[in-house]
Amino acid sequence: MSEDGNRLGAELSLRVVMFHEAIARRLGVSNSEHKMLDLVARHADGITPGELSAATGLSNAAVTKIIDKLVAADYVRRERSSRDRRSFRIRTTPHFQQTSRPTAAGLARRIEEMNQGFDQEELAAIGRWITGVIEALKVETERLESRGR
Amino acid sequence: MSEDGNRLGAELSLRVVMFHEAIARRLGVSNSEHKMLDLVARHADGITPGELSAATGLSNAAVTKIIDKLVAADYVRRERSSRDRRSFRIRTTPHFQQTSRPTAAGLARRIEEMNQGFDQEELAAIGRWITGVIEALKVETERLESRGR
DNA sequence: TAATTTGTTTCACCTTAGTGAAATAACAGG
DNA sequence: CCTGTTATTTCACTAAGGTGAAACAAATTA
Repeated sequence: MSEDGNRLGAELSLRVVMFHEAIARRLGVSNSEHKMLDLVARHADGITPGELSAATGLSNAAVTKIIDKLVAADYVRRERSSRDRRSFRIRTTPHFQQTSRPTAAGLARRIEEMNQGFDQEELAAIGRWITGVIEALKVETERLESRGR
Repeated sequence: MSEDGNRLGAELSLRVVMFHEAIARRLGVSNSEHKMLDLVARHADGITPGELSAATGLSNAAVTKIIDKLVAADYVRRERSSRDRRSFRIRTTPHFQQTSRPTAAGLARRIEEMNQGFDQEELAAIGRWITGVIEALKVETERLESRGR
């Protein structure tokens, strides 16, 4: 799956991006708001605005505004950090969890079903593969962002 | 890989989106321009502005402007369609192919390498799985866009 | 060949996303 | 406690991304 794999990967990438956007529209947030939301959601222990701007490359001001909108939508809340009272920990609200789950549920169910067609070894391989791809994406994104080619 | 698979999927999705954005920045185009570029790139035989607005949900005016920018960057060109001379076929330029390949090459190579760790059956399963996921994404995106839940 | 429709672009405009700089408030070190 | 620093927000502003309506030009139909 070499050259062919490349095409598959590109297609997957585009489809993921478009799905991501569709979810955003459904949640009533913009793409950057959704990305931010995703980032927050993946930190169960909360994440600070500063970390968010570092992670996204956006200015602090931009992050503040996005958080404001997410707070207004009741997807996220600010909790003053106990150790540093200048700072906040941003975390998702129950409302977000309840709202976001069903929107992605259709896809989850569909993939679930599809997975029935694979045996245990295959599923294990697929799991390993995805983990590897995530790592690769992380490293390569980093590389593209920072130093030249 | 059920609940766990969900988390993996979310992580994969976010990483893909962020990688996509990193590539866009590298190519010097905006996210929507990049999405459009991707869409064009996947149609070797070219695609019309009308089809592009249908595919993205953007207005014709928006598509025209994005194409203008992509043309200015020499990533894409308009070829008058032979059968309908009002219309164009948009296709990527050699310059795009030369520019875009190396930016994604790092990831491709890395995944290539990773694939060495899988045998033929596993790779085949992974390929089938990806194809299935793409289909699922397509259907679910469609569903989210159009009719309610 | 006139009338209508279709594909795309141009125009004038609005909204949203993002910025840098100043303001606020809490921290860390002497 | 001052002093300087750090985390975040507020403010005033610019630029991007988008829209609908009008304008064109080629295609289709009658």
